[in-house]
Amino acid sequence: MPTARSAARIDRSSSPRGRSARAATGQAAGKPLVIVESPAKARTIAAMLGPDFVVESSVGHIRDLPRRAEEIPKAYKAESWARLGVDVENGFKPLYVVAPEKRQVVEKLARLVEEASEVYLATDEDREGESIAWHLMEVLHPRVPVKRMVFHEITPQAIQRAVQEWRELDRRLVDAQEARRILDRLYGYEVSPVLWKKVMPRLSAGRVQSVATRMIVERERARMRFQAAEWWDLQASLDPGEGEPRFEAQSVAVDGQALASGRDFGPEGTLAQGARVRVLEGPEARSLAEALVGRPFEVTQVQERPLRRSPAPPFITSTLQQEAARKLRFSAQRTMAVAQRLYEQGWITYMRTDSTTLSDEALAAARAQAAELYGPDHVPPAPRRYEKKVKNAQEAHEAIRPAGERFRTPEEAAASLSGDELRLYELIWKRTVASQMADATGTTAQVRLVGTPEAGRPAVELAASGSVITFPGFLRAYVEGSDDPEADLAEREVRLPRLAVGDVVRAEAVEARSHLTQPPARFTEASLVKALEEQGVGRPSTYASIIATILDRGYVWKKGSALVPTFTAFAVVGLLERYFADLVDYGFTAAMEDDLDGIASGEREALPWLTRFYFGAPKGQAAEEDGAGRISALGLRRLVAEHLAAIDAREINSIPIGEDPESGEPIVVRVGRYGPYLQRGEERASVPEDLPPDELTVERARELLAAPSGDRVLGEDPESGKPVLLRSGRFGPYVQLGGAEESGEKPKTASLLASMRPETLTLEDALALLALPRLVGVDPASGEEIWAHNGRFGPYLKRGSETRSLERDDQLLGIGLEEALALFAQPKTRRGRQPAAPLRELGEDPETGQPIVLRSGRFGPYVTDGTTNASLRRGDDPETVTLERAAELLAERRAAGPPARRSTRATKAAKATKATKVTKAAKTTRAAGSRGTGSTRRRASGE
DNA sequence: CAGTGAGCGAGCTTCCGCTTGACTT
Repeated sequence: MPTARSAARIDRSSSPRGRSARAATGQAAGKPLVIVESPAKARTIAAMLGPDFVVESSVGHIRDLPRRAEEIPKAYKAESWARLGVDVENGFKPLYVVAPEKRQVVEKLARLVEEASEVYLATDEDREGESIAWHLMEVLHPRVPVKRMVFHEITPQAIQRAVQEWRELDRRLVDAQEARRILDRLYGYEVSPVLWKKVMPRLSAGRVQSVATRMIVERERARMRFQAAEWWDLQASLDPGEGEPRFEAQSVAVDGQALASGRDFGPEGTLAQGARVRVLEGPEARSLAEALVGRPFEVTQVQERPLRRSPAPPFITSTLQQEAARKLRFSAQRTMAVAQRLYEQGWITYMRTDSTTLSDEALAAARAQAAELYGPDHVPPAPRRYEKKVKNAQEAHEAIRPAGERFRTPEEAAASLSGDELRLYELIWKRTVASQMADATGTTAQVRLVGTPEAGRPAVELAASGSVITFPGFLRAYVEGSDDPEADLAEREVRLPRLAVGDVVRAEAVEARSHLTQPPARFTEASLVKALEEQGVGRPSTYASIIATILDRGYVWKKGSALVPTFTAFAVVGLLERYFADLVDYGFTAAMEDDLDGIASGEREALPWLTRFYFGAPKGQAAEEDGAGRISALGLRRLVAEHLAAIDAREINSIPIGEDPESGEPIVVRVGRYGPYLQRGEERASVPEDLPPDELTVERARELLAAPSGDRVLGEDPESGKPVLLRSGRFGPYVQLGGAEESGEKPKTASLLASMRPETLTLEDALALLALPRLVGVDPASGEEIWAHNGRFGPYLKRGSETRSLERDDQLLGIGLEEALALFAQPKTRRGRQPAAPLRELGEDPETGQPIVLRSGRFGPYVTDGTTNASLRRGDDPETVTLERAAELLAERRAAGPPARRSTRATKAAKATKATKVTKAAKTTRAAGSRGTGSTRRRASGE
């Protein structure tokens, strides 16, 4: 912290080549070192700067907050805030670490800095880039002059200019980045644990992913609310005569009253209130269609308008992903991977950008190419410049375009590129060239016609529209794709015959067409990226990974290209909306960006901003002043603590589906450990994994409850003739003798053994299971029976009130009396029975002299010296772990102290979890409906 | 989500944004 400002000071007196600095430090003559972010960029710039410069890359950020417990330095492990990586009690000071995979990069840079005459920090000119530059300074602390160098386009002129026009590091921009980073960490690492405790372990929440998930869930909810409605219209094929071609027209009004069409139905699928339209129904439509065939229609109106369309701006990351999805059917990830290869091979400019700006070089190249290929008349007199339209754009780069001062055409590219790369390059090339071409012009025509069936019946008004492009302009190079196929059709050129008011045409054929209103479409990767960008959520470098994250967490799955939310997502979004509404507000990021701009411009400071977010607004200060009302009133920390006590997990994990129309009982989906299941009173049924939530209607739920889909009939019990079913339950798969509907007696059930798989289970296996418990024999000493049971913890023997666990599944069916007696003869402890042989003996601990062995335990492999045990960590391989490593782990474990005295906080949390589980279990067995109160839970967890 | 009896090495999961690695034959 203290060195930040002074280290960032830049020696203005030194010449660009740093001669004076060398003299001052007495260093050998070296070359200036330029550090950029990307290796590919380093290569390009190195070529432009020539041999007098050394150019190297940082490969992105070099330091960050520790990601996992493993990355927290030992010295900080005991700190109360270590888990967050931010000392929230002391000015939100971040703990930065160099990630293991970045060590090599940092070492290399450090070597180069030592040899350099001066250092140019040439990372991107945005918050993140400025921050990377600052971290480089902090980590490398060069003893030679340091200059901040910036450029927004990679052309020889721009680079040369940037070398001359360097500036100082902007600490405020760095502060803004750091504030952003800390807020995201606090949000993610405070809220995710709430989900672990209330919904499922390993889930996550974050400023970006939670909003993305919420959008997808809200869309699904809208689909669930949607009521499909039917409407009809007429399509007439009209013959103008005199050899002119026929044309098509659609009904728009009957008897002077406008007819409803798709767009008159709102998002709920119902007609907007007060809509003055009439819904044409089937019988009337059919009767009209029939009666209109062969009838004359008179042209009542002809409207011609000039048509002008302009090209779309050049690609930025989000639009590239959208168009590659529409036109090439690429996923966001595939698009970015292909673009990365094109960029690295020098075909295109940088692919992670939010700027539509083209460099002068690019403007000239695009215009020259357009003129050459399509003629000078297809290029406007002045270059087109596109205004920034992206919310929170940082605009550190150019738009995505073909690289170089002369674009290589797709034909030229085909010599070296193929497949995905060629296709994406062609897309980028077309879009770039088209963006500098002239508008397309033409005319559109709207024609109205009126005709009547036989006398006494109402008049029917038809409409036809056509459009003619007279000058294609940019359309010759590129047409933007659309998510809406109907809109796409409408874009097509349609020619109408020359018509004038008063002309009469004849209806050759009239068809009555039925339409169903469609629910709002699910998000695709491309439309989600578009929606996120519109809200300013996420950055070009993260769009693809946001989708990967929500897929990975099990919030969303892909059905074709559609993103379908899971019921887990419903539970999580429901929790967040209800208890952390401000955090999942769609405007949260935009408000945050405004604040960060304030920090970057010096209007506000990061510390009070973070304090307010985390600890709440100072007393007396109106909390509603900023967007995050409730958060700022209480502060995130207290909010989380409060909610941990108050949130009823059972309620959060219940998603209401509706009421059973027969019994009036509510039907809910509950998110359980084994996935979602339906519940109606005491009845339960699994929800198929591939069932989209909007298809789980009350009717469908009733069907599933009537015949739980997970069930499989294995066969018939030869003795009783009853069916043997394979089912899935709370404790995993089990078999059942007899159907559930058999009145009165409870059907006999038995869990599968650990070694059995439901997919391959046979009737024989099932019958053997149902025959359990098995009488092994009678103890000759006491006369007591010995039974083999299959229990919660696996197979075991029971003699009176005594039990012994069995080692293997097959003993359950095969163990004899003698062997059983031998087991009972041994004491009950695991050690007494048959201590599993150690996996490996590692040798003697150099510190204590105790032998260390590697064992396999419940939680995986661990090492022990007989008194202290330590689990292997991530990255430790049981096959190859050394004595030294084992001794180190044990020493760490001993240093942490005995379990009772260690981290009171963690222990308390563990106890609380246990207590909660007990209450939960008790609650479940109690009559349904008597929900635990907050005070009960508090007592339980306060224990 | 069915219902069936232990005692015992805990420690970790998670955020958003920058950027590409890759120990061998």
